[in-house]
Amino acid sequence: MLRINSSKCTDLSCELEELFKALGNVNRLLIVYRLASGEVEQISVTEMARMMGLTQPAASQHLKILKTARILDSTKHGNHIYYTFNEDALIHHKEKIDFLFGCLFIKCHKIDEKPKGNNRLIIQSKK
Amino acid sequence: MLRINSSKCTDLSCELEELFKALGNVNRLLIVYRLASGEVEQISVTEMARMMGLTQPAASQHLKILKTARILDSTKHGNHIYYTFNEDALIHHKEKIDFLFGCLFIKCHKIDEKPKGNNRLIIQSKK
DNA sequence: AAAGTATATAAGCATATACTTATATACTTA
DNA sequence: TAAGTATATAAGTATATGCTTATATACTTT
Repeated sequence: MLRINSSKCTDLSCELEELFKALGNVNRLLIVYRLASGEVEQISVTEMARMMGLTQPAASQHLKILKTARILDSTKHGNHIYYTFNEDALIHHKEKIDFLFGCLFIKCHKIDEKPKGNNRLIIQSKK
Repeated sequence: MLRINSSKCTDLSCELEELFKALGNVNRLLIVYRLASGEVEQISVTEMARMMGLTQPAASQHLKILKTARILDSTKHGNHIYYTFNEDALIHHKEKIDFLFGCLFIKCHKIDEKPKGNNRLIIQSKK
């Protein structure tokens, strides 16, 4: 089973890698949480930058990574770009994480919980 | 609220950061999954290196990161070190992830699911 | 005791990451 | 139209990451 072009990676391990990489930065975690905790459904780059105490390009960079990982999505209104959650994709992300931990817990015999869905991690060598 | 020394970081965002960083590498994901899928409860560094097609130092490095993140744990038998899952910590890790996604889904109004537990992400500026 | 095996770590190197300042582009307002 | 605002991106820089080869240390076997 060959590795597919990484920009169109279809195997679960690569999807999880991208997701965990995106969330593996405290500023991006805080961005996500603050958006979840705020009074608004969506937020612009400059508002997020100010809220986080980051420069505009830093905020833009982080938001782009979160969008690429399909944690966030964006809509354009005039010269404003608003970021909000990618609701459908987040459900899929959670399912993948649940599946992974399901596998781990079976091994630990701690929780008698079957992996959900029919996803399978594609096992392949990196080389 | 001050940032605590990062090696003794007690706030949730830093714990999640470390966890996601550890899993945000495809080789480490595969290490975890292969350990979960194998016939054995534990595996030595050289076995894992061979299984993954990595050099011994690379495997050791990855296993160390997974141990530090409390995904794996290790026991020493003679000159062998065996790695296996850190069962108790994994449950805690999953709870933290469930909490985070619970916060996100409330915002999305997709799933009427309360965040579990009384963990709260500590909101603070990085600077 | 010498040789063999397992492992963590050091050091080196290429690349990635996360920040900065600068700037081009798109849009809005005066 | 000119000026102002929002944003993504370029380029630069310091640091982190993930690999390599080399090696010291701990243990086992001969």
